[in-house]
Amino acid sequence: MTLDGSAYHHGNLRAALLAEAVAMIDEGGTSSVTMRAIGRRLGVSRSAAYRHFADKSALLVAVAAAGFDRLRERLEAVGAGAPDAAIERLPHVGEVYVRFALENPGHYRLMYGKEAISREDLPELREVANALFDQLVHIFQSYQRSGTIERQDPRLQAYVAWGAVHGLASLLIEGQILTAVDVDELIRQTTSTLLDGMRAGR
Amino acid sequence: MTLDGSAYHHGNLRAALLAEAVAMIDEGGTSSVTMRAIGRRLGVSRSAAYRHFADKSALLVAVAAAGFDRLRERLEAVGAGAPDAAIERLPHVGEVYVRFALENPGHYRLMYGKEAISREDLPELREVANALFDQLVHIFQSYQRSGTIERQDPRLQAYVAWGAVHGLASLLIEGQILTAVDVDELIRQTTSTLLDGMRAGR
DNA sequence: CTGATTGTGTTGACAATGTCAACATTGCTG
DNA sequence: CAGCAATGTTGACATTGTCAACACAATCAG
Repeated sequence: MTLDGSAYHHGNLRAALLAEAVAMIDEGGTSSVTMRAIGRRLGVSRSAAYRHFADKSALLVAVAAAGFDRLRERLEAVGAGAPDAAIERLPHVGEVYVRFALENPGHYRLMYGKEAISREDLPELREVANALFDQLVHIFQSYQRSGTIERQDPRLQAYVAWGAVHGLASLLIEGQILTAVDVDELIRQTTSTLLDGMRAGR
Repeated sequence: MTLDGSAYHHGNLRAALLAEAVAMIDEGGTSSVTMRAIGRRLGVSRSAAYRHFADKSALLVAVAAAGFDRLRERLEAVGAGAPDAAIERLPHVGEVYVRFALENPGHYRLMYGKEAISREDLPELREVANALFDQLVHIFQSYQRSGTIERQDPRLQAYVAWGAVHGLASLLIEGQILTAVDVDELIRQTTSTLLDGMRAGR
């Protein structure tokens, strides 16, 4: 019974908890994730999770961190073959970013929402988020090297772009953008405004 | 005893609940707002609030709506005397917007976080949020009329700007922006990038 | 192989919370 | 003043996060 699928003793419970939490978030939002419900769904008792996470908040932090990691992987895949300084790089990244948020609204909300978490484990979260940020910085550094955009602290540019894309994703998720507007056009408009606004030569 | 300060019978409880909820959010975040705690603080029983709000969610919706209203008032005050098309209009609005978020992080989070709310009363919320959005649209219409920026659907431009400013505020509040960066410079960078990106004549 | 130790899951219990129903009280209105 | 509607209170209940005590599995010392 050691490696049996239903017996979590030793091994796979931690991973199963994370996966199940993500599934529940997609289905009913973070508020539907309950220590007892997640145990029920995994055929495990209510407090089994406490052997793997200090408390509910710690579990959610881990889920949020996994989300940042998944998002980073997708963004990395965007520029796989293309050169770093390709002008379409930013628009593509922006689109993948917003798409991720729209496809996983609950997960995305959790990633950025301190309310459900509020912990000191935030360092862990910040680390994965920073990895994502570094990707953006690299893009702007490449743009600068190729002379596409103004030379300036690339971190500033990256923050501005991150904010713009994250804000757009957030507004879309929360249903603030309703007036018949094409999402793809909105994304394109955002990234092209950013690029034009940073263009070299004023 | 009709207008007595401690006796809420008839009159001021609803307003007092809203004010106290805002205070509690500022002190300990939305999660610290509890039906029982708010009653305790107002010297009223735990379920007194149910005579004024259908449930806790409805109370939070009202608080969030009040937040949008307060923010809108502040933004209106920005351009009080100045002409609509003044170039400094957008930077000023951006600064006031982000400052509001930084000064009332809990309240701001609630305004945009569906997780703590999740209701069908969202129409009420969307209405006040739309009022705020309309202000932005007006600014861009003025810019277009004065020839400062490219002629285009001003709602698109407003959405892009709203997203950028909201995203920046959100990142700041959630502690995602840490590398020694001056907040004021970040705001200026954001608004000037937006304006330059929309400038007429490419 | 046996026994101990550590890791993992379970059960019982408790306090806090949102909410409802039944009740009490206030204030207005005819 | 009588009655009625609005407002506030108390009792009760189910749900939740969490902890302590317990049970069992796996691994390791001898």
